[in-house]
Amino acid sequence: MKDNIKTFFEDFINKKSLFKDKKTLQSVFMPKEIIHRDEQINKIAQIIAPVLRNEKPSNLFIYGKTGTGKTLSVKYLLNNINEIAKSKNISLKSIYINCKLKKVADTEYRLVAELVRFFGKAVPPTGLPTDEVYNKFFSALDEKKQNILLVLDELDQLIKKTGDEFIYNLTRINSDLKNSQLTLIGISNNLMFADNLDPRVKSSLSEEEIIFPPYNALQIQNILKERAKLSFRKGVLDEGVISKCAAYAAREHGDARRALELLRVAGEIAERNNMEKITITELDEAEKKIERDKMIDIITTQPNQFQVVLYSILLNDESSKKRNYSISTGGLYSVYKELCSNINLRPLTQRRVSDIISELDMFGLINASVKNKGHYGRTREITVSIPEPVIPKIKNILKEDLGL
DNA sequence: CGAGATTCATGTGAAGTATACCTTTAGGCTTAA
DNA sequence: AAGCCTAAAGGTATACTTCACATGAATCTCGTA
Repeated sequence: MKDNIKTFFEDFINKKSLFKDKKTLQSVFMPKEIIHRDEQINKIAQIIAPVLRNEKPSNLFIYGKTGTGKTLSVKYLLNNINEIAKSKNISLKSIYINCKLKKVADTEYRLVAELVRFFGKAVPPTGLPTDEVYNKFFSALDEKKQNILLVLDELDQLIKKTGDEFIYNLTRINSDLKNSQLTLIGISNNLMFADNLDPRVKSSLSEEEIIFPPYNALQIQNILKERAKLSFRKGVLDEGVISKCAAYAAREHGDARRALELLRVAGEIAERNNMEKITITELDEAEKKIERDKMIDIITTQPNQFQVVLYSILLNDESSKKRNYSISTGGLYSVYKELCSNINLRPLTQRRVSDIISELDMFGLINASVKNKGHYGRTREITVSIPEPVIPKIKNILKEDLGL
């Protein structure tokens, strides 16, 4: 046994990897050039360029579905403009914050707290008045003369949760600042999202708007080819892998991030199986694995109560499929309560469970839509959107996590 | 037979509560002059 | 007298509960043909 392991490690070192540089396929990787996004990048560059002359640029709002290069393009521009500013000694600070990160920036307080931390000052996780945190941010900003570019990624998520007032607060800050100027760049996945905004907020936030259209299959192919050149050794990609990969992604509204991930995971699978080449088979396998890993990741990071609710749904789902009726909130709640008493957990109220169901819906784990069923009242009809083959595994994970 | 009233089971908004955490303040103790 | 520590007081954000009202199609009611 011992020797086995030893030889395994030795082989591992000697084995030639399929990858030349795996980093280049990861989503944080910043390529030297971004292809098929010249138009958008130029537009954004024109809009934010005035900071270099110490003028206040217009606030900017960027729309586009996931994997259309929004985040990448903005980060790319920030990097470049920072470099220029540094070399010409212009005081410019750019902040990038993803509003979706739980426990980091998913409420107004936490967002502003995070901003203050960016300036190197500590803020407690709770306890301070929100106004106070604004003041801290304000004084940190105005400490010296500087221009700030504030990028809020996935802004729609935060606004959906906490309302749009904080945007107004942030845009208004400018009129009180003496030394500095704050420019907001909002990024949203949801095209319709600005329609529900307070008109004041809308007009101040989207002084300029830019839309990132989805990539088509051909463009994704080009992107994949570029990256594949960097990441894989020559000749390890089987004929047709890239075009199949692009086709997959194009089917999903041209999500390039997903395509790259698919390619990377396919490579990892091939490597683990000691293969010389990556073929379409690995690609198919990769698609399943990604889906599964993503779900498992979401589920394991959820709080306990969420897991119990989800487990109840899965239990209900089983019997509902047999008998062909859909899951209702009431039925779900009784199962949930029983489950809670089994594992010695204080059950939450139905009101709260209802909210949790909505949140699980937002994660895409389940599908819950409100249905009025006449005399049979009103309820959510819940269906599970976890792919069939993954469900047993997820059940086991939940069982273990909950100590069942 | 059909228009309007009723009903059901839960959605949903608003306000209240518990908890965990923060700052400020006041009192008590120590220290140094 | 000044400095330091501690505990109590007073305040906040967040997750959750409580209360109360909103929903809207199936079903019922009752007047009419």
